[in-house]
Amino acid sequence: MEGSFSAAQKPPYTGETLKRVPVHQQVYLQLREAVLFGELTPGEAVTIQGLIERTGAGMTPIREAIRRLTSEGALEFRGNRRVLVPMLTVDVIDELIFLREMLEPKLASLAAERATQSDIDELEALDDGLDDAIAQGDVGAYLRCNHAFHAKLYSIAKAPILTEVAEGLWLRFGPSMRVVCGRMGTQNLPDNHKMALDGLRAGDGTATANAIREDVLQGMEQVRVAMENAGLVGEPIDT
Amino acid sequence: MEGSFSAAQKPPYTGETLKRVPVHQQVYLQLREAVLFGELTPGEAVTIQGLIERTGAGMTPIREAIRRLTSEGALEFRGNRRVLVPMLTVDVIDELIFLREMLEPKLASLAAERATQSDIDELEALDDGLDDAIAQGDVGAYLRCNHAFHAKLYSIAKAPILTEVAEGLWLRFGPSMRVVCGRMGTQNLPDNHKMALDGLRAGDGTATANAIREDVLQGMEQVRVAMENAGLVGEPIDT
DNA sequence: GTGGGATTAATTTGATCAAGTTTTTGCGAT
DNA sequence: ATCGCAAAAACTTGATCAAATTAATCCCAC
Repeated sequence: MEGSFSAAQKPPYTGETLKRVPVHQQVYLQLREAVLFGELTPGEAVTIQGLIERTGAGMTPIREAIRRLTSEGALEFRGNRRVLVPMLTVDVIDELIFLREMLEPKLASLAAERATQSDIDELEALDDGLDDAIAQGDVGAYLRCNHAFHAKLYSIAKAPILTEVAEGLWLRFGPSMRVVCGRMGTQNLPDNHKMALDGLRAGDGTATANAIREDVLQGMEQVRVAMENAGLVGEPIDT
Repeated sequence: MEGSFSAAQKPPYTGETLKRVPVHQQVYLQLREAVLFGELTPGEAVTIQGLIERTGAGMTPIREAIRRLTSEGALEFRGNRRVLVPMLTVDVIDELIFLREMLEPKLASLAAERATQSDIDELEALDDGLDDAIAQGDVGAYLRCNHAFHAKLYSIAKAPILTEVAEGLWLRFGPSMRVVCGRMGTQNLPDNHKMALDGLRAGDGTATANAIREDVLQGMEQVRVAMENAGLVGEPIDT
């Protein structure tokens, strides 16, 4: 039990001047990972007490992490002191599609203008990992590699605000993504990254942007139809 | 003498079932207002202790409010446990322009499809307030009315994710906006809302979107040139 | 006598605060 | 200028209080 989280531990002391990571940030990062890769199911309630038991951390850092994730859309504050993992609505999916279709091509285009050879090598390695994950049917690995590929693109683009918004969108469809992939397997999942890599090598911003747009639209559309079939959409908020 | 904030006070008891607003949310709203309308200057440090003294609230609620605003981009977490009001970079301004040019016309278009007569009446009232503020040279009132007008458009559009992102952008250029307006006065400030109102009355989404796009671009461009002249841009983050 | 609904008790959860600990920073002396 | 000491600020924890949900009991009706 409680295998999902590792207890907050402080390194005893290493000779080097080591960055001490505050507990509230450790908890934030753990929770963020859990949401992003579907370790928490949509609709699941997140309680402060539960996190205290799971992480062993105190109350205040937990609160800070929850507030942060709530602001980013990773968690939803449902009226009566109840925080839960959000369930997607069809309307929300449409908004996410609109935003990703705007943001991802722009970031990809910027990345194409700035990418170095080592950047491209790293992206290729990540895409190889994606191929392996698909071949082996490892949904978790697919989700992580896919996110890592796009996140690397963001970091190359050097556009902090666009990146922050784009990362926030991942948090919103992450939990549902896991459910969708779990039902469909990894065979039919999109991987248009090859074409994007071609664009990056050529330094062609437009080509890269188009490839990424295709990748995003294909993936999001699959989420949309899968959710409509499975009836996983949530009811509108009550209060 | 702590004139900026009112102390957190709990209503003693009213016979009615009154919504009890948590302290952490009160602090959040106060701080948000302060950032949004330039009561805090860019580069100014925000300390937990300072807020405890200013608001009279405890430490935990203050921490939660700060984390929340940091996630939304209203505050910036600069390495060494130091939180400050962000200073705009030219690159950041370009990102904000890109995002607002995408979001605001979309939201305006959605609003045009859904607006009722009473919605339009309310918007006209807000725009009248804007005219008064410009005529009287009241910068604070201008900022509040301008934000209120756009926020009302968002609420009509009924697109929660787009709205959340758009509101987050306001928090990022709010503090600098105050500085810019303070230097230029209110005479040269844009007000393309009249044309947007025409589009709303006609139910013409495209016309409304174009008017709002013009309004946004004009306003943001003014911020950009004003900042370049005044040299108010911040140095890139260190850690 | 039994079943159902409503009221009340009890447990659980959230909110706030105050104290203790650690880290950073600023000042002064060498 | 550097090292060290002192003061201040942040981080973390635990305790306390209030609110809400759940469980249990009691009364009334059938």
